[in-house]
Amino acid sequence: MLKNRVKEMRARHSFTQSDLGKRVDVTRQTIAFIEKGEFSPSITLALKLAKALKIEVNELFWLEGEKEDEK
Amino acid sequence: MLKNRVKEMRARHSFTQSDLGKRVDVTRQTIAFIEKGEFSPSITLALKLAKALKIEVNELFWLEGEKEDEK
DNA sequence: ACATAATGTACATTAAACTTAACATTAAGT
DNA sequence: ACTTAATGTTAAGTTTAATGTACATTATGT
Repeated sequence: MLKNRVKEMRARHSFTQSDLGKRVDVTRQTIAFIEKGEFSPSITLALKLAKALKIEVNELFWLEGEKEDEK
Repeated sequence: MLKNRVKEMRARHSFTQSDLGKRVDVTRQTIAFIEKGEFSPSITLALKLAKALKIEVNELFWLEGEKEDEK
C-alpha cells in the first residue's frame, strides 16, 4: 500500500493545494486525492511533486512497511 | 518527458519481461510498454520495479533533461 | 533445420488516473 | 458578523494505464 507525505511537505513550504497543483500541472482536487491516499499518481507526477517540494521521490512516496526495509 | 532504464537494469539481472512482470504483478506487455517509454506507470509500480531491480526509483525513472539538475 | 523461449506490436476492453464542476465546511483577516 | 481563501468531498466525464488475446519476428539451444 502506498503512503506519502505530500500534505506535510506542502505545509512546510506554505503552498496551498492550488499552488502546488499549478506548479505540477494538475488540479487542486488531484492534489487533495493524492494527500488522502485515494490513488497512486503517475511516476511523472510523483517526480514533479518531489521536485516542487524539494525532496527525493522515494522520501515523498513509499510502499507501506517497506520504507526502512532497503536501507 | 519521462525516461527510464528498465530494459538495461532488467538485462543486468537477466530477467525476461515475463519474469519482471511476475515480480511486480503486471503483464509482460506492460513491461514492454514501459521499456518503450509508451506511458508513465503509477508510482506504486515504479517503486515495485525499483525494488525488483535493486535501484533507487529516481535512478530508474527521471524527467528528460532533469536527471543531473538536482544533484 | 527444428523447436522453443523471448520479444515486438496491435487491437479491443477494463481499470484507474485525472479533470471539471459544484457545493459545503473550515480557517483567517477586517 | 462578514467576506474571502482554503479545504473536504462527491459525482460525472475524459484520458491514459494496464489487461487479454493473438500473431509475427528474433534469438537460443540442440
